[in-house]
Amino acid sequence: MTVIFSKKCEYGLQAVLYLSAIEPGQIVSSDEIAKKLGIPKEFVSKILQSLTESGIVSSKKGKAGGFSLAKEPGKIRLIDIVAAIDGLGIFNSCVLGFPQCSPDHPCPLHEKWGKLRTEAYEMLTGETLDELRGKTMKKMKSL
Amino acid sequence: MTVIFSKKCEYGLQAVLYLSAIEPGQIVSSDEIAKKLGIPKEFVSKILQSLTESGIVSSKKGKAGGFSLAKEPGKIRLIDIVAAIDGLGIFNSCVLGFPQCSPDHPCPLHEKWGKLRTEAYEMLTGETLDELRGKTMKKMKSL
DNA sequence: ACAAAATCAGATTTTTTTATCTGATTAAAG
DNA sequence: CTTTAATCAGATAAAAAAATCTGATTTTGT
Repeated sequence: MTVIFSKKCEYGLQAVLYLSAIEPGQIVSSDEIAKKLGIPKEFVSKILQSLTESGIVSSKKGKAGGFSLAKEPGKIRLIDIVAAIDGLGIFNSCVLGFPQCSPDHPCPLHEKWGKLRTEAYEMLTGETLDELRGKTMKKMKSL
Repeated sequence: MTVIFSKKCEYGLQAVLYLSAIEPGQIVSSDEIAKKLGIPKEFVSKILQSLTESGIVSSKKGKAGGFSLAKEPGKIRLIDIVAAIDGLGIFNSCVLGFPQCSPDHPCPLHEKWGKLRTEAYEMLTGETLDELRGKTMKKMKSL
């Protein structure tokens, strides 16, 4: 079995989506996020720590502390989160795993896959948390 | 980091592509394949064994034995190889990892991602080894 | 018949990913 | 000032994926 994003990245995306759904100025604990999303608390915590370093979320220590977005949802693109956690390797490496694959030395799937990859990249670049927020809130409720 | 296909699957695709490039009726050893593709011999061997069970390649034991395609290249689709090794989970599961994601309970990316996923699936379903063979030979030479 | 070269089968090792644990630090609240 | 509840940091454990090893079996060729 394979997957597009690592668990870390999936959880990161879920958590940030969750953060985008709360009221601006509010703060939520990793414990709440973990419970609502049904994922390991310490793991969420770790991931959000790394996203803090990346400047995507901000954290407040101590009692009543927690996490929130570091900037306006309209300025955070999905690709930023993916880049911070999984990196952009998936958009640069050969889908068949040929290390030599390149534009002037293409693997048999290079053209066709490249097209899809570009579409995926553009989608993740185009989508900001702001655009997903409405959908997110509606759905989070039922988690 | 993440990846579309597992290493197993990448190697499997590479190996089968290699098999599609040899003369019909010919046989190549896992050793040759491993050397040409620069991947672990025993691993290739294992993968080709499983593809033998799946009916995609056929094997001949003993001295001068080796592997070859089990059917005409025009009848083997890339999706068959992926399905045999990695399974089709990647085409059925939520890209954000929400376990509840479904058509009537979609995650925020459901629509847009679904479109891409369908395109990818159709590409892998449409491409047969026969169609890739020309490109493959040209490229294999330089490995 | 025998030796060589290959697949086959299954166990084992190594590496990476995922998850958990422990303790330190920080800050709010009584 | 003390307690409490949170992040933070780093070590550790568990699970999964990738790679390797060992030996058995099969078949060709001498």
